[in-house]
Amino acid sequence: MKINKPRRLSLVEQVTKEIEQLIQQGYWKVGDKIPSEKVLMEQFDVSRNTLREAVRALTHVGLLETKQGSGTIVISESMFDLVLAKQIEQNSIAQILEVRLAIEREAAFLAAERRTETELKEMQHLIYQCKQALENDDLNNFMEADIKFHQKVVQASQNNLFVDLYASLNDSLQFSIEQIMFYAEEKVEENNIHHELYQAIKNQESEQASKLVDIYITSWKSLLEESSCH
Amino acid sequence: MKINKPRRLSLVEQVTKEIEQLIQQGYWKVGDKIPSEKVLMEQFDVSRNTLREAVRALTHVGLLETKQGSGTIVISESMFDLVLAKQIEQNSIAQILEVRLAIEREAAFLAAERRTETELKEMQHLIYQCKQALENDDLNNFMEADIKFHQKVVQASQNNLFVDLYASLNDSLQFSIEQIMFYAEEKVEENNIHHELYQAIKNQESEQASKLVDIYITSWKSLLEESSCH
DNA sequence: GGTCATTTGTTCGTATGTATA
DNA sequence: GTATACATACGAACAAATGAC
Repeated sequence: MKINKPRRLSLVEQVTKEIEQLIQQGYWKVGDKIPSEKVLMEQFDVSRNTLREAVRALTHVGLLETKQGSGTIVISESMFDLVLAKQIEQNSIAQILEVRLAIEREAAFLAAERRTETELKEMQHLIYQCKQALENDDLNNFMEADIKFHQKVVQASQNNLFVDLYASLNDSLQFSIEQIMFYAEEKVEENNIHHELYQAIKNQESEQASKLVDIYITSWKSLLEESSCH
Repeated sequence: MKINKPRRLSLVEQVTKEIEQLIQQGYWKVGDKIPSEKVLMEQFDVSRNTLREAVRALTHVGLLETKQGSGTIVISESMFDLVLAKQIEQNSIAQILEVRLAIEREAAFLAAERRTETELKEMQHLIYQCKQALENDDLNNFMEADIKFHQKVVQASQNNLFVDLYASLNDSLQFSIEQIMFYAEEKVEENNIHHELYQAIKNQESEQASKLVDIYITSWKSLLEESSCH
């Protein structure tokens, strides 16, 4: 889909884009209060109405939130997450897991071909964190490291689209994974898959990496089905 | 008990939401021209500036397009396509193909398990259309039927998220596929994959369906690499 | 509790440019 | 060319919410 854009950007569009970039570049971070309309008017050298329309556009898509008498704060740094999350909400957990499997399996395959030494070291460290959290029976820390490990695998595919899609899916899945974890007793087996997957990626065994992810997510899926029977 | 402030929706937000709903409910369809600002001002009982801010918010996200001296037309009914397309634009064709492979392969696997009789018949018809288009050397019709066939396969997975993601990816890929097609001489081979894939899905051979999609897209990918060398 | 400056919300008016009929 | 309708931008005014003193 190619969007027509022969005309030059309007003032509002320019300001909107600039603010969007300032947010994405981290100049204004999530939770921050951005300057008042008065200050921004001078900074961008536009009228109040022009500035307000730009801010309004960004509040509508969910990047900003305005509070009368108080100010305007940043509530998200990318529209992609928001829209995808909204779309994902309409689907069942089982369907999301199917998409997650599709993405993570292919990403693991590519990661085995393209991973860097740095990424391998980071994976190893995350596996260690998982192990330690398990020994301390600290489920929260385990889940955090677990998710980070899988994100690292996807990142090692060197494909930004995989990374973005996977991140958005994961956000939506996280709460549901907690539920599933409740029924999961065989945590050690999970940890073994971590190490096996790491070995496959390290040794550049693409097919093996794919297969391991398949096993990993299929086990989640069956856990989900069991838990829904109760 | 502290009750959250019932932050009432601003006038602009109300109007924005109403227009958005009218579009999504199909009251105003894609391509339609919506009433003039004057009419809408009366209909929603708001000032011109308020209405304009609402329209502006929707043009910014890409649902509406305003044309000077003419009016405002609806150009899309969901933000999802637009945002995803924007995200995809930032990635290379090779990366998009990798995501497409991930989605279509898994979808084919599931389609083999879940396809309905109706979907099988529709696939058969689309294969016939592809064949006919090839005999008439009609590339445009071939591509149209080809895309529809693969969409039908994804649809047969009975997973809406796959369908949505695949549709958005396809829109972005379509123009690039045309380029690749230019270098593709072995069209007959393509058609054979159609029929083989259909047979696998019909006979519920999931693994075989996956494998065929893999072969299919890998061949696209190598064509792409060849063409980029010229 | 009340006052007051600040900040955003809402509306109107004006001016100029541009595309369409 | 003219008239109409929309696009774009600026300025001003008052309302309403907030926070600090």
